[in-house]
Amino acid sequence: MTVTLADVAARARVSPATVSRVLNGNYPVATATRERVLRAVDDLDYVLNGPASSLAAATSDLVGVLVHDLADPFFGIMAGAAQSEIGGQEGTGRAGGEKLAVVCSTGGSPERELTYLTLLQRQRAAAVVLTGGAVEDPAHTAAMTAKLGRLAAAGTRIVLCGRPPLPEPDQAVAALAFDNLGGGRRLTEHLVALGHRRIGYIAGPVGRTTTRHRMQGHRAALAAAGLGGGAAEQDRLTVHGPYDRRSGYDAAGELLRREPALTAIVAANDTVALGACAALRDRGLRVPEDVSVAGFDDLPFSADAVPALTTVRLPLVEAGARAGRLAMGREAPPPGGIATVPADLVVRASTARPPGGG
Amino acid sequence: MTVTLADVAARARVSPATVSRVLNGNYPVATATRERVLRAVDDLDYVLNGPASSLAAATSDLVGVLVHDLADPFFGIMAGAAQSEIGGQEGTGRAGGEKLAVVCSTGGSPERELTYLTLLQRQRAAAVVLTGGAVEDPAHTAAMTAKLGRLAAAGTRIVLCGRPPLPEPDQAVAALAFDNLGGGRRLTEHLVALGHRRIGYIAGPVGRTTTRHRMQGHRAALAAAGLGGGAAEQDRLTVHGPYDRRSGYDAAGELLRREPALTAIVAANDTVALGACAALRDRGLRVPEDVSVAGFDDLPFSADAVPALTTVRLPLVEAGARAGRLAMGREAPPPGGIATVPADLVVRASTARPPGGG
DNA sequence: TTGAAAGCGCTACCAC
DNA sequence: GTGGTAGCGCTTTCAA
Repeated sequence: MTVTLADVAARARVSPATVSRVLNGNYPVATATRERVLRAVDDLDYVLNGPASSLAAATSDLVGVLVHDLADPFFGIMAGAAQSEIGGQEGTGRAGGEKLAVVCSTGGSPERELTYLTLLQRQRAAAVVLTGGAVEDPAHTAAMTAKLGRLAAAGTRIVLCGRPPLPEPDQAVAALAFDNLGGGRRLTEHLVALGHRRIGYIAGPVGRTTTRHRMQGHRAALAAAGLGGGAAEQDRLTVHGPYDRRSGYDAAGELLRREPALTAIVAANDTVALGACAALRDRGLRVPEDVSVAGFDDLPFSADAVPALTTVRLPLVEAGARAGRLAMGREAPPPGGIATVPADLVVRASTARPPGGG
Repeated sequence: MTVTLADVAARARVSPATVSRVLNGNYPVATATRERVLRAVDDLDYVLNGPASSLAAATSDLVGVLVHDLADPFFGIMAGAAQSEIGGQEGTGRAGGEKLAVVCSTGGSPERELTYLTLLQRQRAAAVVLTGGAVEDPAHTAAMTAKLGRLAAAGTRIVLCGRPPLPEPDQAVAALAFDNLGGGRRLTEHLVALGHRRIGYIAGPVGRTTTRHRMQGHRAALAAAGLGGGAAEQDRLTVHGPYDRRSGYDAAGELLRREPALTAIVAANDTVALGACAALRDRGLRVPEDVSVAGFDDLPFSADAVPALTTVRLPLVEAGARAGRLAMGREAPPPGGIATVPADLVVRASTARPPGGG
């Protein structure tokens, strides 16, 4: 039925071993022989059997890319960049060393994260890229560390992208950590410098590194300006929620209820910021004249949606691409296996001063 | 080194065959035996070898999902919905029948589309979902038809999502086609009904079904209103470009240059519409008071970015999920293998009348 | 209900 | 440079 490597060998009048060598291009093969084999491949329309190949070679050409949410452009952009490094190799075009990137959406669920890792382990994946913040639960962290250790031991390359290094840094794991803390700090410093004193904070979901680091940066900036105000006050001006528009909308309403004299809102990311802006508009408040809004991530549509939005730019494409290259072993790991990706402030309007003057 | 099924069998004091049966749950196994096997699996931390399994069974648990651009939320949303149907099965948790969705970003390149299909064919994928418009090149269409035919013959399920059926409809291929023509027609009918007479059109990339169908709808509406104006005039008010923001920005500028008295612009999709709006703003024109803008796809951020945007809603989540179920064989194919997904008009502001009154 | 054993198609080692 | 061939780890008849 299906054409096998043996069929190709027969037609080319060579041994299966030679066909394999031609296809993999690992060993020297006489030019004439190679051409005969390639012609036979074309004639028979032969397609390599991946599973058989992976079984024999004890490794597959699959590379897993885990994201929290495919529908979120934050992840789409990173995953797309990683994938084009992984799969964009234009090999021989036939059966060359193309890798297949497997993008898996965990929905932010720890269980599914582990499930996908098991699935990838089962497939003997060549590498795994984990994007986005990590869940900060001791049990889950332990499970992840163990699982990643086993993957690494089996020869799978591990790359963390936009996620801090493992608690026990592993030589086999490369980490590209985003400077979420620094970005959060600079964002709030900027608002404080403009004269804002009552700033609400819409945080991401609890128990995530990203959420915690951005919030730490925010609070550090407040503290440095003498605006800390104690734990109770900080919590009063903080609302947690998922990284979506609706969460931002609801949270902004809640913040205004708790503190009607708010002059600025910092959101966990741009999508949340958009929702917050909508909530403000619906209450007849203008952005940024009445209330300034700041976001995070600088997604492509942010500037259109909120021209005055102040935000933080994370180099998603660059980071994703670098993660892809690390996964392919095509770039040297950073010193110590850890690199920090900068998070730069993007100021879109100088008008974002508090209503009373600043 | 690595734990194999034989190791599990030895520890559970059964044959490898029995372990296999327990893991796959296809054959009856005595409860006591099953439990012994499962305990051994846990004790040894056994993970099934996917390639070996796929080789022996002649099918893998991979499902390919092809998209044009992962960074585009249009595809992210569809792919995410498909993936959660495909991989969200919560099997035994151990080695159950979980499928692994492989999201592949082709960048809109016909070659990469074929390359990915070959890669998936090589992996003996259980199913393939093709999303987004098809490239309308006879050679490519023929190549695709042949390739899909071979995949189908090898037992791979094929699902088209947001793409018209193949020229020679194949029983083995299920198609969920978007009503791009109808959506485009209704959009322009709406503008015409408001009194617009000089309407610019920013089309998608040439040679794509989506581009052509949306444009056909637009032109049909113009013709029905007696505003057709001849081929030359239609071409004068049409500019093609990729589905991104920059393209919309540039195209809007070009359209205004060609026809300064434009009162409305219809864009190929919302992202393009956003760019067009930015271009209008930069020229001191207000949307929609001076120029109305219409988009397509109704992405989540569209309303925030352009509150007055008139657009067309495609049920991306529903379509993606349905495609996922079709790929899993968990939903009966539509009659004739073809279903049309509706495209509904979304009107966000009734103020979008032409400046002169209408 | 369980075991024995024959492959699945390919790779890589060892000869020549 | 090329051929022979022994597995890789699993599934699946066929018997028991």
